[in-house]
Amino acid sequence: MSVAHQQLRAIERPRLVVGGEPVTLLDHLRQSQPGAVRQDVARNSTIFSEGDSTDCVYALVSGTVRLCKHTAGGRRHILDFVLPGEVFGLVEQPEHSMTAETVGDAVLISYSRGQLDRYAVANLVVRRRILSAVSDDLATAQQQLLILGCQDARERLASFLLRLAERMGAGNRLLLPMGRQDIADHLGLSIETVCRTIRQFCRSSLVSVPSTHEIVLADLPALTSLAIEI
Amino acid sequence: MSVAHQQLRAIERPRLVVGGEPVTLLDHLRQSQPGAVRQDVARNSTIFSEGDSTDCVYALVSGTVRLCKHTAGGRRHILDFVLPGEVFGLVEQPEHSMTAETVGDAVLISYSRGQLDRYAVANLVVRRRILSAVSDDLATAQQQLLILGCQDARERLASFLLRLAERMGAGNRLLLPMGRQDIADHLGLSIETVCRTIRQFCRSSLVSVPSTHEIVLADLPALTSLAIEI
DNA sequence: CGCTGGTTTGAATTCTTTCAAACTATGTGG
DNA sequence: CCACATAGTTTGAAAGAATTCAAACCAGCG
Repeated sequence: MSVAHQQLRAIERPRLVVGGEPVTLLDHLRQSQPGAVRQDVARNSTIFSEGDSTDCVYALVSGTVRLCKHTAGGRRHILDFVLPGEVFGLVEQPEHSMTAETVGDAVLISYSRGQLDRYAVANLVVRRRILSAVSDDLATAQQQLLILGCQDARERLASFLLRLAERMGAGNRLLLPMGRQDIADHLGLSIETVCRTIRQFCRSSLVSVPSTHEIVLADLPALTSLAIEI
Repeated sequence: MSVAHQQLRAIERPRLVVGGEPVTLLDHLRQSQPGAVRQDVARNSTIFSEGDSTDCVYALVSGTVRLCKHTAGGRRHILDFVLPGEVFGLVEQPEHSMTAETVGDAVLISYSRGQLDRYAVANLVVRRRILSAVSDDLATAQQQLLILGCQDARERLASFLLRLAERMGAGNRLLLPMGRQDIADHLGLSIETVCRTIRQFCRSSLVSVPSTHEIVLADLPALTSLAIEI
């Protein structure tokens, strides 16, 4: 097992013994494709683009990836961020409908989609995992639709910070890998509005901001009520 | 084959001979569950709610269905509308994360999810169709995220009208089954903004509005450039 | 130390919402 | 078939939220 694989396992299931039965989709990818390629990718690199064929599935070992859609007029929307331990690029269509880019330097493993499919034909559990993964992405997208459709700037930012904190499992202290513009493009706001809203949170003691890429969620109840009291 | 089934088939694949090989997910549902229940549902009725168990899958025969998510504070977002011939309620989670309501009077057929799953175990094509269906929903949601994240009111309305026209396949003359408030809740706008934007389109001769629930897309190129020139 | 890219702040503008009222369609009972 | 009640739509005016434009600021780096 490669170093990257060990890292992945450590991130994803810290309490499980290495070598047990495959449980997650990632487990199955590892087991069925032990020779998968580990890649070091520099910051702001494109992993795949809209229109690329979907012949690879990726697992993120370290760093952060943003999944973007671009418009004819050059506007950008960030559908979601990928965190370490997560799988991305798993799509049923023959072509990607989004672009994946690294936010900072990143390490990832690319698996063959064809091999995954062949493996899945005879494996009910894997098929279920694939369906679950797509289904989870759908649920996430629909939740995000609710946010963009109903929430104002403060509510969106609170929702974003809380979800990120939960996914990173880092308690109240939050390391923001992405810049303000990325947050803006994810929440459908301008970069200035993101800055001003963070500042407003700061002044209301909802958060403190030790440095640009670090946020402490000081008043979780208040943030939560902002996020859910839609 | 029931009358409802015949109607469905007519809507969905108007040019195919009845009785051919099952192709779509709906074909398979019909074939595997010929005794499925046809239901007449009055306007503004709830078909299923957030939290209901996902033991049924539905096919819409006639009418329109809206798929909504509600927030703690009572706000509502319409994720999408379901048109005749389409399947809805197909979710992997054990509980629905949205509410399905009829817009006007509707006719639908409900199929057993459990039977579908049992049928799918031995049928590769059906499994593919299920995965495709979820995957299509994901693509739709992500496209909608782009719209809500990047577009202003005029662009959103143009996108909405064009997509609806395409799905209904009715050329330029468009019958709007839903009210203005529904459109607003789908596009993340207020009802007043929807009205004013339609009026603006009218004055610019992009559309004409013979009656409240009828819109003629008079200038398709202009509408298209609004929708894509994001 | 000075660049460069990214962030923050301010002021003016624009877009959308909110609030209020008028208007229109639809359906019901007389 | 008409009158009325009701739900839904449209319009206007004022308020509010977010964006745009501009400039200042800051941090990391050669």
